[in-house]
Amino acid sequence: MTSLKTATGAEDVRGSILTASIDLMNEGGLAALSMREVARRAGVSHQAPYHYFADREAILAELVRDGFEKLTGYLEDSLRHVRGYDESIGAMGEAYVAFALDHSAQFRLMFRSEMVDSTRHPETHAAGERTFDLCVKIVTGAERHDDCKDFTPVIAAWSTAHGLATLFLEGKLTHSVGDTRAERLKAARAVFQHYMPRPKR
Amino acid sequence: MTSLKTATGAEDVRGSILTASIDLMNEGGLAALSMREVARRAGVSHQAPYHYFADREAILAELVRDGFEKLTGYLEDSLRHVRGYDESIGAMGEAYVAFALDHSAQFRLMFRSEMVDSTRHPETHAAGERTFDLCVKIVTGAERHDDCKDFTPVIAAWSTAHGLATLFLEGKLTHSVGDTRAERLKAARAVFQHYMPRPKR
DNA sequence: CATTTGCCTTGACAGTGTCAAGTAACAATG
DNA sequence: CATTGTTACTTGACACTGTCAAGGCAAATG
Repeated sequence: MTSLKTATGAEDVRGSILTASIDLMNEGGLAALSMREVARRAGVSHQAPYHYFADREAILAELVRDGFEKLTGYLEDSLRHVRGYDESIGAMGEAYVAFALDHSAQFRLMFRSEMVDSTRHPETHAAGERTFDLCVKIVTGAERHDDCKDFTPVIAAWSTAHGLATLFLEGKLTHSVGDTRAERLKAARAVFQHYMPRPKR
Repeated sequence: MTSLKTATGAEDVRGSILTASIDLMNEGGLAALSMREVARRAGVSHQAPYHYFADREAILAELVRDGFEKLTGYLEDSLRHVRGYDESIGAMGEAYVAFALDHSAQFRLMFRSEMVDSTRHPETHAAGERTFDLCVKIVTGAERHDDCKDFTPVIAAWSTAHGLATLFLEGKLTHSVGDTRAERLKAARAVFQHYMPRPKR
């Protein structure tokens, strides 16, 4: 179920490296995520991670992949008790923001292409594609993004959700909203209710 | 006119430190922006910057301030040859994205609160406030953000523009848009034309 | 003339990511 | 059984980073 395999035996060290990475990220943000501190946490030497990962970026790519899978989970869950287009879009926007608030460091990492170039990490890239496909499906009804003709409504919805999430995390909306999770999700819902992207017919 | 004072004489070193910082940022992104490389570029010792700035963050804060002033300039210019609410919103969105594309590293820096905590740098914070006030004015007509009752339309417009800019920069819209400046600005305009935030009356 | 101040330099320290080499355990092969 | 190779690490070193500490040196000030 969990997306980061923490198998026993041979994969033990690899698993503890990844869990240590996530813990560090959650505790002290991206700045706290150093290879050597990860190794210390995992109880191995500072070079052990390089046996499983080519470099720092490879570890980060794994965290990004995990992040996209979590995000997809958030989006899918939000659609479970929802009917109709308007409710779906609203739920999706709220779920996107909720994920960003709940996993802020990981969310930031997912959208820092200078740190992780997804095209160089196929599985990470694929996880991102799956999330994107889900968004396309919710907004336009197309099953895959290849079947979608006009991306404008998808871009509009995604941009709004992403901008909202980012501005919350970076503390740029403190005038207008307040900083509790509940207030922020309420504001997100309000935005999506008023400015619902809708595919042109 | 330029917002980074590069005065002569005593302020010479301070000025060259800042211009070196901007150059490095534009050439190699935020990763290339190290204190020591900046000092090397400015032709001074690695500790000289500390005479003018408390720490690395203080230099970055200055770059953020400069960025917000540039952004305000972009927004103001875009309003110059525009009439009516719809055109203003569209122009603002396009200008916001244009700024992000033209000064990508600086734009990223402006929205990395972990790197620069604006509240600890009054002038930087004030510059950000001025940009925000301009957005509020365009969207709601209120002169300052204190006079604004419902921020929802402002948040919606800003989030959309910011999300769009961010997703472009991080290469997440390559399926849908293409990577030239012209294509991206066209897409931005399309989004804003279709999903125009409009204050509720 | 003596002292302070402004402006900058050199030196050092702990931390980083990563290349290079070494080591101990174990499997495969002659 | 002896040898070889592979796996899973460890230890050591290097260049680089931001920043603290101390010093130098010219101009201004008393």
